[in-house]
Amino acid sequence: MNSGNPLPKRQRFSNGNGMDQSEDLYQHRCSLPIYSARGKLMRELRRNASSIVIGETGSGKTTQIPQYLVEGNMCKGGTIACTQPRRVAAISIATRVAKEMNVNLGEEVGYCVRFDDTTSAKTKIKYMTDGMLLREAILDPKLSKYSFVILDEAHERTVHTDVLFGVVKKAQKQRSGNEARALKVLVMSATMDVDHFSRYFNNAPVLYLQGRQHPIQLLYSSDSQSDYLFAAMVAVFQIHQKQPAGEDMLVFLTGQEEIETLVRSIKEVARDLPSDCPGIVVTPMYAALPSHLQMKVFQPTQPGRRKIILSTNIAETSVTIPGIKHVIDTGRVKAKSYQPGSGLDLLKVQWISQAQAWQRTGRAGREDSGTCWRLYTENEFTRLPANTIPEIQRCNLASVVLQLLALNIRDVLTFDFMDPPKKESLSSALEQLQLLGAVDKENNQQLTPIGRQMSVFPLEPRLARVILASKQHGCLEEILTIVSLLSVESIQHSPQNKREAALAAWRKFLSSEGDHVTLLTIYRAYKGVKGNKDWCFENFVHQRNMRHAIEIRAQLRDLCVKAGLPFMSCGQDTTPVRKCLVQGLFMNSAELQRDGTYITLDRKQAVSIHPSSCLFQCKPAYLLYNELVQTTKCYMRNVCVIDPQWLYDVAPDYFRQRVSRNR
DNA sequence: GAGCACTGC
Repeated sequence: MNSGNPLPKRQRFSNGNGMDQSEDLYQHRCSLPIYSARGKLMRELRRNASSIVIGETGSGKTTQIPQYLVEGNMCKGGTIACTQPRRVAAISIATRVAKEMNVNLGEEVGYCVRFDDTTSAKTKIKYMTDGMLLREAILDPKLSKYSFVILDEAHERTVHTDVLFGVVKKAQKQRSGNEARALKVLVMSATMDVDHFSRYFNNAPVLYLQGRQHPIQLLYSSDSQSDYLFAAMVAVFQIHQKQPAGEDMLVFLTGQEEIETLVRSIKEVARDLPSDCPGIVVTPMYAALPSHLQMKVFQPTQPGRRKIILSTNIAETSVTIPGIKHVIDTGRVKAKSYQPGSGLDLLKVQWISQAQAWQRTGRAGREDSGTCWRLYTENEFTRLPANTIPEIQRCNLASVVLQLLALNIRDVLTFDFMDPPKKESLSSALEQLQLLGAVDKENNQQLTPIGRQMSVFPLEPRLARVILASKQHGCLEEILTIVSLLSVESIQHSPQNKREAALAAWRKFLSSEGDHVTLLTIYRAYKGVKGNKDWCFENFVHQRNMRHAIEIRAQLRDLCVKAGLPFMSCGQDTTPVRKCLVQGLFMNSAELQRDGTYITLDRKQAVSIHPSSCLFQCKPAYLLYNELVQTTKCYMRNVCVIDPQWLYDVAPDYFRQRVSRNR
């Protein structure tokens, strides 16, 4: 089968303990499914400017292809970039490949993710997040240091990967005149919808790689289920009573609350099971779960017991749990949808796509054969959409458009997207950028000096604008803190059963000026005790998220130094801080009505203060909010008290007709 | 008057 030359062996054999790891690693590399296709693969990659590789899980494509390219001397002095949607993937794959190549991480092989860059001048293979390569492209749109760009996990269609498709295609075209400087592109995906990828990349050839997946028995529900939670519960116990102990189960559900409820119910029912039934260990799994509790899903179960994992879609791609024998798929997912018309974010439970269903099914056959129980009928399955709608078609595009303009891609409305978002989405993004002063009023395709400065920050444009505003208000220190805290998940931790205690503990931090100032107060208190762990526990402050925010703050601080922004503090007077917020968020303002309700100033939408806000029971006349979320009502999240005059000051034209005069 | 899928720069 393999018509290529054998893999070159590495020469260093001893690791100092007298153990020889490299021979084992060499054997492992030769045993991967991709090894037999190596010769053909290399010929195709040599011949074509762009190629598509479809590889099933376990084919070894991500670890091996970059090594083959180096061994085949195909990078011509340039670097190979291999992008991943997730940080952990980039880090762990780079670590693995460095071992296989018997080099130190950061030498020939390295990774580059936010806050952590291990690459050096020697690096030939660089694993990185897709967002990181996109950032690099803003500084160098031709991606000149790379001879090869591999876009891995392309089927996930993250916003970053989707923008990179177009960026890489353009760079390739610009560099095509010069053979020595040519850019090769490889798109790697697990999807079967390959024609779409191929057509986009000028009919690039498609190469198929076999994987190592075990057979999975597929079972559908015979009747449509009206209550998928109840159906999941029934399925769990049916399987539990019929299948041998030790065969672990993975149940896909939609959210934290649902998972915690079912964990309790399963435990209750399990108490009344006959004594000859195997014991049950129920484990929840979702992103917001503290990491030490997440680790529980990886602990092996005692003999004679069965582990049942109840998970969100985090177990679809981000977390791989070993030893799963049975997958129970409710066919539902909680997903955010964005309506460009109303600017509203909607988080709702919806049906999954067929591609997602297959991804879930695959989780049952990683190590051995398995079973997938679909809690919906075969007919229902065939009616599901084949693929998940790419994220770029269902998110706010303000950041994307700002990035494209920073890449000197002028006409964003005709940018070569693989699946273009709605014109309406793109133009409402441009409109927002215009309101922020990031693009020229007459010529929307021209970035202003402010817009150029904004594009440097890894933030949504509104928050980048808030940072720049601090220059004239002299409060960069406070603004950096607030923006960083707004960029992470809540630093306030409220466990279900201790909500009262948490509220009592936070009382001392509360500000009558709103959530932003409250966040600032908590941060200052945290710094005051130097991040003391016990203090965090007593005050219900989420330490992991706080540390993350501090990391972000440091990065933003560096960028501010480079941008020449003056570092100043406004001390105890928070007026300058709130004026900065108005500069970036003035289009998110609401006015109190005579009847005690709020309406937004831009679309006259009825809104309420979110229950998590420190102003929940207050009625300030004018408010600024960070975002609107639609649940049982339309809620403003993270609100700040403002003076309406400030709105006029920053955007007189915008507000002239908007604030009602009959208050 | 009550709530939070998942990534990433």
